[in-house]
Amino acid sequence: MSNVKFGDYIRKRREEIELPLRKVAAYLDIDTSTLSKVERGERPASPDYLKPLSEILELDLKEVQTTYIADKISKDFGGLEHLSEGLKEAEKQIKSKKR
Amino acid sequence: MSNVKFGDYIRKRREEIELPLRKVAAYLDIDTSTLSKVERGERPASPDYLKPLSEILELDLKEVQTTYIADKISKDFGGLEHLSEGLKEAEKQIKSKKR
DNA sequence: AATGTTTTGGACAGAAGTGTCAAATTTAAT
DNA sequence: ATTAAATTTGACACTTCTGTCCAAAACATT
Repeated sequence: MSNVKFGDYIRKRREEIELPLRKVAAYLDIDTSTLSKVERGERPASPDYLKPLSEILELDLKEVQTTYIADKISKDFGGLEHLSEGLKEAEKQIKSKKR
Repeated sequence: MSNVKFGDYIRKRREEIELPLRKVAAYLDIDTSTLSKVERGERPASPDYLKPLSEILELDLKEVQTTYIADKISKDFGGLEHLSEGLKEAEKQIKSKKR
């Protein structure tokens, strides 16, 4: 079962490669405290963090973004009934926009 | 049939059945001004509006929600590169959660 | 146990979001 | 052309969000 929380995802990886919050936060140009909160899900991650996170944690950017989006959507739209259909529709629109 | 702005969608319908903002707003228990802004996309719709909107505008709730979600997602995540994949992943998670 | 390092907690400030009110504008009807 | 109704605009208050600062707590090392 997936449903990986974004915070858990980056914390796990950060510990894996043994970087302190301090280092990662500095790289993202934010306070240690902020990153700590993001990792524990106390605050949401800003999209601005994604690219630098993927770099310093040596993660695929696409995977980072995917995890971020999935997590945020389930938070933002969790309560809605016809979410699945809404997402499919959104996908369509995005694809058609791309061209 | 895609990329419908939520505001346009409900305004079109409201005019179709010839209800003034005043009536609809009253039914939603919000100010006329607020609804006007929502219709013109100046402000986002609150999820609380969806149900009553579907009722007074005689629209399928599912369609209303779908349009709302699609619009909101393109606003919220418009800039992200791997959005399509993220949405697919989110869908998976939601489906698995449902059971 | 003492020191140093990492992590967390909470108060705070500034920004952004949400809706209201009242006045101004636009549109429709007489 | 007046009047009335509908709609839009902008200022305002209130709340929520976002990140910082710095002190406290937890953890590790010697």
